[in-house]
Amino acid sequence: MDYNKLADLLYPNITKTPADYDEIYPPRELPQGAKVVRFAPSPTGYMHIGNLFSALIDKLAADSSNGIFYLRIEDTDKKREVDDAIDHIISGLSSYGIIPQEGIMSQIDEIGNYGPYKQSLRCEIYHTFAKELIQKGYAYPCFCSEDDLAANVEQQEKEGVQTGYYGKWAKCRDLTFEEIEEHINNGDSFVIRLKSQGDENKKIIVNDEIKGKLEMPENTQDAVLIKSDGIPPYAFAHAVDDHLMRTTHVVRGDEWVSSLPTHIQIHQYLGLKAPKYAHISPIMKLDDGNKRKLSKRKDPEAAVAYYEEVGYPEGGVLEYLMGIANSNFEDWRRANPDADLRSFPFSFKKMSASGALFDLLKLNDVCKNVISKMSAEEVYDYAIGWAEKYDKELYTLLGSDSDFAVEIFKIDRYNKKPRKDIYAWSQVKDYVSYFYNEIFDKNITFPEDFAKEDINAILEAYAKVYDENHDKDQWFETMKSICEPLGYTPNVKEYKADPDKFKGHVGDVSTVIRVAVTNRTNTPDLYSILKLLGKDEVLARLSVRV
RNA sequence: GGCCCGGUGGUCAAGCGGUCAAGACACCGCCCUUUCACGGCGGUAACACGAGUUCGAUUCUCGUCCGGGUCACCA
Repeated sequence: MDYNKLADLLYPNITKTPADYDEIYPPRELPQGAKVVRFAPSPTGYMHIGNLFSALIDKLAADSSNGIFYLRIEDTDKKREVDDAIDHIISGLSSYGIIPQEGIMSQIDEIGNYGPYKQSLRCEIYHTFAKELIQKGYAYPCFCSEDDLAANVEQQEKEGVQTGYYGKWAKCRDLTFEEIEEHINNGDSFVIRLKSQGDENKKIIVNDEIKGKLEMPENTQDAVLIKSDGIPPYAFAHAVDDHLMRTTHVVRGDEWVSSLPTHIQIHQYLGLKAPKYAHISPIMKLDDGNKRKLSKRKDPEAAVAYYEEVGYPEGGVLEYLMGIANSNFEDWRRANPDADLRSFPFSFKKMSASGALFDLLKLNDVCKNVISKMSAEEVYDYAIGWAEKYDKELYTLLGSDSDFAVEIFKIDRYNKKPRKDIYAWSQVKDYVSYFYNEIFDKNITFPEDFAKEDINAILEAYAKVYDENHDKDQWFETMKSICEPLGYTPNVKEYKADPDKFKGHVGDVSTVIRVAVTNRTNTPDLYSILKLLGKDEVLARLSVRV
């Protein structure tokens, strides 16, 4: 068979060669060791936490090597494509500060010399490379219908052999030129398949940046290179694009390792050197005692959007993800509390080869720390920004008097060790609730270990001595002064020495007051709360009786 | 099922031939403290199992078991 003639029959309009594209997209001039990485999502309108994770890794790899991080859109499956997906991806990334230097910048813009960065715009390029493969006898057209394929599989299952399109099952492999020409003249649709010369008994070896040495059988399947709509599936687009865009490191989920033999083979037939691969483990979740990948369908926390809805600070999510990426990150962070993430010495080698369980509790802890370091103004800005979108009532409340709201956030925030009460903006409403009568629950419940008479007596006594002009020490003394007449002691040590002698100590007295004023036993500094609330409100709340 | 990958406390994980097997989150206790937190100190808790190799295996090899991934004209 004359492969050149076949190639021209299939792609009469392709006149360029791969070599021409090599000239158009020359190797990059980058410093030694610079990594060129890409985040290459498909525009399905859904951003998985794993996507964010992988984009983070990309950025880290590029930044830590003075390399390039670019965004490519893999819109090769028009069935799954969603309209605003690209904007979603870009805004999602940028809210986490993961901003590509090159590639797709918006629905309509892109920057960089290696574009277009949208795969649907690169069909001519793919056809050029496919044509070369045909000329070399490494690819051929296949006219099999879906039914033909299904019949193949059915028969293979019956015989108990490997399913797929390969070897003797690859009917179109041995079509004559005349047969092919007839199909073409009939206008039959076709795909281009790889003519695999692989031997399943031979092994390929890939040194993965994360997983280490990977050994697997050669590919024997005649994978589809160009679909009947003229667009390539992932494997072929990956080989062509990552070569032409001069990607040095392909970072992707480890669900891809099983297709490594095919990818390697395509590079080989194309005469291309494959990039380095870094296959990252998926983020898992514990379900019924079993680990499994976070699922888009079952797990709300799989979606990046979830974290925005709950109001996790982006910085916290990033810090948490960093800890999963490189476990020495936490130590580094302790040593460099204020350093930019980009200065972290990221390493593929330190990434875990197995999947980590997503630990919401740990995320909460990390986010508490992040928020505790923010200024009151920052907390206010973030909280109201979140509220505007997700909680109108809170938005109105916070907005009604911003100075007042900021004062709330100031309480215990500038201590030598700030409090760590909230991990997400959705908790703010509850946190500030007793400062706003509109949402304050006046149905006060006191702890059960207080006798009703004591509660009433404490409140009555305190209302009499309370003076809003007191400074903190005076406020203190006043609180202590009502203890003894009521059978409590102002001295905690004294109480502990002989608990039976007293009903309780000053801490118990203040608990009753705290509960009357805030309806909770756990709050920041009571003195500051009383101050902020103001005399009238404090006295009103002290007037509750049980 | 075939092919890959993995298996250290509840979770994330250091360690990679000799360690009383780090640290973080969670949990418990104590201290500090007007309360609540924060913080400090301490504690409970782990090398899946079985064979090898070795003077010595968590570390190396093999097997078993368990877990995960993948077998599309989807990525």
